[in-house]
Amino acid sequence: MLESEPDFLVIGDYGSALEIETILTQKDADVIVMDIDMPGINGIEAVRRVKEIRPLIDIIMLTVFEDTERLFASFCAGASGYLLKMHSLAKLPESIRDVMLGGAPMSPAVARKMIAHFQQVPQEKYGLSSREKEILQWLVKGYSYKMIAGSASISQETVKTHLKKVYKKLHVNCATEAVAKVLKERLV
Amino acid sequence: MLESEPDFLVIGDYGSALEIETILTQKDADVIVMDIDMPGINGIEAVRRVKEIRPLIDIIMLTVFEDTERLFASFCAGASGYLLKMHSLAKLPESIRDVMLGGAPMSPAVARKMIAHFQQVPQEKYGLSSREKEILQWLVKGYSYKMIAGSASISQETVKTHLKKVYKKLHVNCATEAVAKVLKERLV
DNA sequence: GATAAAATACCGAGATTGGGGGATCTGTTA
DNA sequence: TAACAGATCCCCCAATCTCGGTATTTTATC
Repeated sequence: MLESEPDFLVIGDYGSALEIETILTQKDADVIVMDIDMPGINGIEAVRRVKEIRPLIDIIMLTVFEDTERLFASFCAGASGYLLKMHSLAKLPESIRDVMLGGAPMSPAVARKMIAHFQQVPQEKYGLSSREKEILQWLVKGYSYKMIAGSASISQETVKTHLKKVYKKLHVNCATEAVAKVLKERLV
Repeated sequence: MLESEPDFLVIGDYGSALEIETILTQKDADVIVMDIDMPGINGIEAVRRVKEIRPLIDIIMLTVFEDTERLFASFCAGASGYLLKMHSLAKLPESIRDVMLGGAPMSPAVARKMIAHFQQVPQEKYGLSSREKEILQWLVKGYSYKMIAGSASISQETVKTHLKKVYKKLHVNCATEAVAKVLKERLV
């Protein structure tokens, strides 16, 4: 399909990424279209290796997988696009042109998952009171109990009481663990 | 431009979002195209209000701003697309159809910024040694000095020494602050 | 082989934190 | 009115952390 496009030059086509390092020493490309499910090493690891050697090559994933794990792993590894075989195969030529112009072609469902990642609302599952969340925010900023007491205009003892309850509710037993949980789970 | 599309029905066109709540009680839409720079309240706040009342309406930002702050703020507020006026105005009709099919239309540069957010490599700017980063990872997991000492098979005193240096390098003065910094800046 | 950097370990003092109680006050709600 | 949750404060005390030193051993590098 790509060979029929007048502005493309297809310089290779491989069933696995095992030889990727060797191939890159012999040939050069502007864009690589990468599958994920391949024998030997998977496409995500292959992306990592390509970007290690040739950071300027743009890589578009073309796969059947649409789970968030592989999606995010691909982008973390250095992919610049992510297309689902079933829906976006027909748009591959257009997507290749897009990526060369500095874009990041994505299937509609993929793009939605990307933005959904930002729309995660602060969870309520631990039943923290509003005051407790307030105290917790100061803790996340690195405030000591004393500084929190000052900021909240309450005694240091009250800060302790609040945080004791917070730790119980979050099932943690120290400040660092609480801060880590808050930041990882976007609690505040 | 949109009115000339046979499959669209333009039901309104406003210079500000001040009356957005009132408008939503009188009219219903599938898609809203939203500017950011408006008198009264800005488009990002307007997105929040629309999604509050009508979560199912898809909102596409159409703006001249391409800074990451407003970009991410828009998606966090609930936008489903982000187009830059200069480059993607011509694609607006196509983007509206895209968003109604469950997509998330983005200008090329915008999409790249989205994925760049995932590709941030662990920073090296603080000059932490590899051992120090290792200790720090355990701290982020909520380990106490004693537990870290056990995991790393070194004495608790050495853990203290390492973390003293880490705090100096990160310009923080307690564990919670260090953990917060690590997680926010993706240091490990 | 010299040098520097990193990793290891120790001492000590003072501050902070974490967990166990209990108590008062203020709303809200049944 | 009684019951209850939330916010406030207090005491005690053990454990932990933070910071100031110093010192030895490994490892890397020139």
